[in-house]
Amino acid sequence: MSSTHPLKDQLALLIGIALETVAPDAPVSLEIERPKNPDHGDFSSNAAMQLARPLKRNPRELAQLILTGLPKSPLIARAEIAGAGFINFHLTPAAWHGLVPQIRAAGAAFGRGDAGAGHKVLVEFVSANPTGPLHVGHGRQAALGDAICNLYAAQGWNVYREFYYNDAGVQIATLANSVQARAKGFKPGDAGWPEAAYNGDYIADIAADFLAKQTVKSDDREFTASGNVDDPDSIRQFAVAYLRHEQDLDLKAFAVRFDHYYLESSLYTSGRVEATVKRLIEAGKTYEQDGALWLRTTDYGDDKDRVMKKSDGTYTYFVPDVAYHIAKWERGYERAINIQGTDHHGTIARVRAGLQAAGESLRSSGAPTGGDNSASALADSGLPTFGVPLAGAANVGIPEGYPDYLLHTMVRVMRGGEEVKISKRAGSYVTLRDLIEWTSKDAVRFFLLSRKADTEYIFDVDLAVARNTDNPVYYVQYAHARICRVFEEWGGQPAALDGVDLAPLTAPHELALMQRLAEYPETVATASKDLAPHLLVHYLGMLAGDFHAWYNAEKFLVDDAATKLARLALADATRIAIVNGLALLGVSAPEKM
RNA sequence: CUGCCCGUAGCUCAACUGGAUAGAGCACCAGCCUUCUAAGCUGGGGGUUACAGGUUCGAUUCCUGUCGGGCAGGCCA
Repeated sequence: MSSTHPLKDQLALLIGIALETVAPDAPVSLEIERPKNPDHGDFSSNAAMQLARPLKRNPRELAQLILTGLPKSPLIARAEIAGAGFINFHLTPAAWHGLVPQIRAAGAAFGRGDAGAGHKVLVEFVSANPTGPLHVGHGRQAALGDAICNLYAAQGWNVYREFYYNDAGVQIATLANSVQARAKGFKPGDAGWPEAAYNGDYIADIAADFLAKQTVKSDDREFTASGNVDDPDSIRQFAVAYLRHEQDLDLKAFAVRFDHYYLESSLYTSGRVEATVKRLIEAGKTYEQDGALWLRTTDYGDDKDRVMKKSDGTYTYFVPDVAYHIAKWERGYERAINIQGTDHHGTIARVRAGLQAAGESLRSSGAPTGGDNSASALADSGLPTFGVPLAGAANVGIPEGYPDYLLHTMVRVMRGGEEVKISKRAGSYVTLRDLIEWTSKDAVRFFLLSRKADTEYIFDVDLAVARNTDNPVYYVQYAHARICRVFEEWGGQPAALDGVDLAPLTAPHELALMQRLAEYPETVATASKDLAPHLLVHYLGMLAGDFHAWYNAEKFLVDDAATKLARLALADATRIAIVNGLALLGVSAPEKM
């Protein structure tokens, strides 16, 4: 039973008591559903249908037995059997009213859970190499990554945000060459302009600042240019620091921050790459062919073996990737979530195969595998079956599914009825900063999170700036602003609503709103478990819709004091859910619009 | 050719992970301001869940196949 729905949980308890007498030994997974058809009550249970087969009895008869054994409760107005053997529960208004003080007392904590129990999770996202401005795809990743971090933190996980990049590879060499050519006065298209080069205007900006011997400071580095166009090392380091700083500005405009920037080059300097290769060889999972060293990834489900070490002695990209993920595990992150574009899906099998193969070396050499005991302790806590990392020791026990990947598809941008493909600054793509400047941080975040990660998304710039109901982010924020306006007009303090009698809340819109509010914690829990922030976006849209409908049907500040106070209390609970939900998405909740 | 992902209203997406009559928003049509923000609300039409089988009390959901779309498949990252 993983529900976090306050009323479902209470019903499940009652049904559990009834089942004790009906079928003490038959294991039933108690799923309480919310029927689509209101005639079927507020909640329904299919427990009788589940029991019918093992007990070899008629489900409707079993349902009757469960009903008979059901303890009396003030929550239940009536319970009845329907269909093939559903038990439908109609709740009392008081059952719903009970939620409002709960929500108001929880405040910012409403919707938080403790499923993570303080365990460590590392979320890696954006991870753009510093070769140019961040594009809209990085924006989708930043929005997804940050929202998932927030969701996990809200479920009690100890969350670490990491940005992984390479400051020394082929792409960086191309960057340095491009800046050097610019600094020497060449332009794209000139004779003497490098064949492989970045052509965006930002290259000229970097070159100008390099010649001016500027100092640039990013979140993870600082460098002063030598100004010497024949000093490739200085050019490279300056360009990297400059673009990292540019990315910092983009991310700040997007309100995304990282705990750490991890350099691919550090995996070489620390010896982790060499150690990983050694481990894979010891595991007996490698072989030499055509002068190269191969890894038998096919032993772990890959469709062909992969080259680790090229005949020129250098490593292919996935070797440092494996080393990096061993390091994540050894740093104590029993869960790792990587957010990347779908074009990277080929790396998943390789990295996981590498991690499993590396584990073999310790297993086969008889190294201690002390993870077992602690792993079962973890299993008892109800978490997925992760082993426990041993600080600085074996990686034996890295689960097969480590790390988790969330892959997202491309974003296309529409403006004025046409697709926008080119940004002047970047040269070849639309940048995240373009999008934020054309619209707003809130709109970009909300829009990019509004679809499942693996469906292609078309970002409509005109819609994102629209100030009407067509624009989903305004629709939600507007609901919040309306509530704030009502409280301003009322003039009292929310605290004055503590303990008010909620019995006047009987209108259909009020009931519907309370039912929706009850679903909030469950929505947050599912969105985090499934790495699916779009579920929360949709929920907030429906919550706002329920509120707007109520607002239009009933006036809050009526003469009857009891009705007024009860409605204000419900409006306050709604406000809390909207604020909390938007905060998880990284979207603000303005009090005036 | 092979692997992974996807296919739901004209469009963009849901469907509580196997539940009852598949739901919203756009768009279209018809209504609602002497009122706390009409930046809003109410009602209406619109579906063989790509197709064909299978599993069972029950399938948009799970399995197999076909068709269509995306991505990947290099000693590239």
